[in-house]
Amino acid sequence: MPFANERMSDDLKQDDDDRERVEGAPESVPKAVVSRLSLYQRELQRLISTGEPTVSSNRLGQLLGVSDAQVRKDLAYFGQFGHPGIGYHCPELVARIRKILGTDQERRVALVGVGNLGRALLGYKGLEKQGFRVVAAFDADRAKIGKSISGVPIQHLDELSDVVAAQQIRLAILTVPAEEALGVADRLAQSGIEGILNFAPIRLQLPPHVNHVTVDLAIQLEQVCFAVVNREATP
Amino acid sequence: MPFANERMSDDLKQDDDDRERVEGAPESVPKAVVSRLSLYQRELQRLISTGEPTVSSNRLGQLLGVSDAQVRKDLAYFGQFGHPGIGYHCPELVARIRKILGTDQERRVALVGVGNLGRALLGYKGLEKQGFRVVAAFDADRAKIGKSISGVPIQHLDELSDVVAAQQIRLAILTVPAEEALGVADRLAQSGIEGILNFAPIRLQLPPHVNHVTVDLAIQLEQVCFAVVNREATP
DNA sequence: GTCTGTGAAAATCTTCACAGCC
DNA sequence: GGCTGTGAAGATTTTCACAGAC
Repeated sequence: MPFANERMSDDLKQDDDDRERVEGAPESVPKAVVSRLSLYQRELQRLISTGEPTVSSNRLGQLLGVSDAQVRKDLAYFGQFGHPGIGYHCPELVARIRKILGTDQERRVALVGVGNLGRALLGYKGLEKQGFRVVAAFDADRAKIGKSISGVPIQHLDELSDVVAAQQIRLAILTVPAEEALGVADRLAQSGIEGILNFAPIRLQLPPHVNHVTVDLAIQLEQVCFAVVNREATP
Repeated sequence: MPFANERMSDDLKQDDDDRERVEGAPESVPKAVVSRLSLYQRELQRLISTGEPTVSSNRLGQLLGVSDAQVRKDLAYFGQFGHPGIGYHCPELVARIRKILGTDQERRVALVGVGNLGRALLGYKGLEKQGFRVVAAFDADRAKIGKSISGVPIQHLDELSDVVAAQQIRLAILTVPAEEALGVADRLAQSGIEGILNFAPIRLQLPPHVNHVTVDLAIQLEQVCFAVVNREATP
C-alpha cells in the first residue's frame, strides 16, 4: 500500500451467488484488488496507444509484475470480461474497469489546503488524465483567496459547503497541516463530501459514510529506507 | 496498499530461531508490518509530546485502528521491547523502531525532477521531521540550474553521480514525468543510489540491489472513488 | 489485577491446475 | 495450438487465547 495507510471496509459476507455479476457492487473486494485494477487500466491505455487490440492475462501480468492467475482472479470479482483463446479486448476492458472504479465519468474534486503540496497537486496532470478534475481550491488564509492556480480559483474555507453543494462535488483532497487536518476533515464531512484523499500524517476519524485513504509520504520513504538498510532485493 | 504499488522482496526462509533477536535483519518481514512500524513510531512521538511515559499495545492500537495482538506481533518480528504488566516505554520504543527503519541517523536524500511535485517535496517539512534531509536536487532543464528551492541547490542531472558519491547519498525521490522516469531511474541506479521513492505512474525496472516504492497519486484517488461509488463504509 | 509474547486457529489472499471454449 | 474462468490447494497474515512476568 502505498504504503499508505488506508482504512476501508471489507465486509465479510460470503458471496455464494454464481449468477453472472451483471453490474455494480460485488459484495466484498480486497482493496489490493482494486489497487491492481487501477494498474491494469493504466497499462491497458498504454497498450491501446501502441495499437494493441487485445492482451492476454499472461502478458498484462508480465508487464506489471503480477501473475496471470492473479489478473484473471482480480477481474473475476467483477464479471467475465475475457474471450477464451483470444484474451481481453483492450478498449473494452478499459471501459469496464473505469466503470467499476467510477472514473467512466469525470469526477469533480475539491482541494483543501493550498500550501506547497496543494499547489503542486493543482498543477498535476496525472489526476485529470485519469478522469478527475479539481474544480475548486480552499484555504483559510485570506491572503491566498481570489487568486487562481492552474486555472482553479482559491476560495475561503467558509465557502466550502456552498461550493460543494452547487457543484455537486463528492471527492476532496486534503493537504492542510497535520494540526488542522482533523478539524477540516470534519468540515468536509459536514459539507457532504463522500471521499477524502488525505495527505496529513494523522489518522482521520470520520463518520462511517465518508471514505478516506491516507497517503503519508514520510512513511513511504521510510519503507524504502528500511529495505535499503536491511539489504532487501527488489525481485 | 496505499495504494501504492510496491514491489519489495519477501524471502521465504522460515525463521525457527528462538533466541532473542539482538539486532539487525530479521529474515523476512511483511511490508505491511514495516508500514505499521512507521505509524507506531509517529503515534509514540505524539504520546511522548503529551508526556505519556508508557503505552500498552491495546491503547496504541486503539489510537491507530489496529488490534492489540497486531501491535504485539508486529513488534515481535524484531525482538522483545515490552514490559509485562506495564506496556512499552515510549522513548525506548521510538528509538528501537527508528533503528529498525534506519531513521535513527539523518538520511541524506537526492530529489530528481524539479517540477510541480518536486518543488512541493523540497518544501515539505514532514520528511525532515522523520529524519530525512533532501540535500540535492537535479533537473535536466538548464533554466532551473543554479537556483535554490527551500535552501536546496538545483544542479544538472549530469552532476548526479559526482554529488551522490561526494555526499554519500543512498536514497532518491523521483519526480520526473512518466516518459523520462525509466531513463532517469537507470541513471540513479548507476550513480549508486540504493533506494528510490518513485512518483511516476510507471513500473520501474531496476537491478535487484536497488529498492523502490512507487506512489501513484491517481491510483490513490481512484481507490477513494471506488469506495464512494460502491458505497463502502469506513469502520 | 495488568500486560507482554507466542503457539494455535481462523481468515484472507495467491497460486495451481484443469475443464471448457476458440 | 492459445486462452479464460474457477474450484481446490497452498501460503500468508490476522486474530484468538493463554502462560508467564510484574
